[in-house]
Amino acid sequence: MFRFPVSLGGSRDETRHDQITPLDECRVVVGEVDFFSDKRDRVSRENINDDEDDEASKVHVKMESSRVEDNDRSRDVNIGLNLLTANTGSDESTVDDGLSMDMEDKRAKFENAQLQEELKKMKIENQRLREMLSQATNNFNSLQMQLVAVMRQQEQRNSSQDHLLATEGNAEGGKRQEVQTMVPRQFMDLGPSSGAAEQDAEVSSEERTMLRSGSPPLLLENSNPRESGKRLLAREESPESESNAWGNPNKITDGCQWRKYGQKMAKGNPCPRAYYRCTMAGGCPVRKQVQDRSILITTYEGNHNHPLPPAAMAMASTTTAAASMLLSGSVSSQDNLMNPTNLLARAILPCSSSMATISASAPFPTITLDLTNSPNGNNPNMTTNNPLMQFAQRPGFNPGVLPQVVGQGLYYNQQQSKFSGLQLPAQPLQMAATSLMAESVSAASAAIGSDPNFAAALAAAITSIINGSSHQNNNSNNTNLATSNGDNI
DNA sequence: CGCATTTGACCTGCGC
DNA sequence: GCGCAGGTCAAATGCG
Repeated sequence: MFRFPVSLGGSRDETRHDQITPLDECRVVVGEVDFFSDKRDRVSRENINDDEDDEASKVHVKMESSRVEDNDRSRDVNIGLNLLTANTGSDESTVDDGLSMDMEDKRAKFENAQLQEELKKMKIENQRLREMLSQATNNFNSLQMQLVAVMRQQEQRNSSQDHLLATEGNAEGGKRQEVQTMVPRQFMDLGPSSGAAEQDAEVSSEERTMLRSGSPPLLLENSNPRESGKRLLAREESPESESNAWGNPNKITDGCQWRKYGQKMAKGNPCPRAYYRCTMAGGCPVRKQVQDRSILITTYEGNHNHPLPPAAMAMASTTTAAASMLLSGSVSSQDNLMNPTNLLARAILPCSSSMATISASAPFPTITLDLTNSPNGNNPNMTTNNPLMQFAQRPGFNPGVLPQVVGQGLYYNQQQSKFSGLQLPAQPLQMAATSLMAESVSAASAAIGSDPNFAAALAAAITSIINGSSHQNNNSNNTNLATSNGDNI
């Protein structure tokens, strides 16, 4: 039996045993542990004791045993029965294969631990991101709810003073009630614009216009302008409501009442530019220009000499908030959306509040540049009522930044050298900057309106941004350039 | 009939 | 100074 393995094969051990020399014995005893020999020795002791080769094995085992005894007898026993486990973790191991496996095992365990650690970190990070997302969503919802509440409050407060609403009579009382329940509706009504000036007559009553300008519902109603329009239609029982706010820029699309006083064909622009004057109060100097085609461009200029209706306030608030978000890239969940100052302070554009209105509400991306607030802030009502106004008057804001930003887009269009060539000082006087902005906005309006492709591209870009951040609109107090894509929807 | 829109004329600013 | 373009005015028109 002993020879059996030898004849089979010739393993190095057997060969060595066959040719063992005194030198080899020493080497084996000191430098190696021949467990196979040990095992074989036990077998031979149990079965065959007269084999010559067993002597060598016996010697070998004995010497090894004596060596081990010097260190650890119990370990000696374990080594004989369990190769791997006996040597694992032992610095005294002298078996090459065992050592490499041990190292391999150690490395594997280490890597495993590392991976688990990494996984744990990723889980933590993932949870943190989820919390941030949840917080941002909550903030957004909270903002919207508060906006609705504020609008309702102000509408109730102003309803008795609002001569426009007062003219509606008792018969409209029910509808007025409905208005309050539909507060955030305006942005949903932003249907495709198609000939701003030509579709004026669709809103026949002030009540209806107020209804339309009602407010920004965005999340509260269907995002499909047509569907929402039909829904509104059903409530109002009027076929005219098929048209939307954007189709009636002269009316109350932004919460104010406007009267068209002129229309002009702009050079290089296939679509006419309409001029509107605020008629909510006698002598109100605020005017706006509307250029409509694939993109509706609205430019406001001047200061209202009367309190703004809730819808206008709401629009201003939402547009400004959205603008700040857009311009600042992203907003941390820590940010308080109800604090425009905080928000805007984080914005890339220090002046975002002063001019911004990138309204990407639902399917209609809108850029609004509001020039209605003078640099001096000579409208106490606006200033005190609208936090946006307050921010607009903060020192250090740079009204020239937005036109520069927009100007880059227009430069791409290569149709407005005037705009692309615009250069503004780093800290211009607000008056000068506002003037420049107005010019820039005009140029931008012409450029955007004159190029359907660019308009579509701009709309798509804005929509993309908005969709990605789930944010809505903005406004500002200084300049309101609104562009809304009406072709794509 | 009253109000809002339309539209042509006029005014103003800017560039050449 | 002239021409052009943008902006405004106001009479005409349409609609409820």
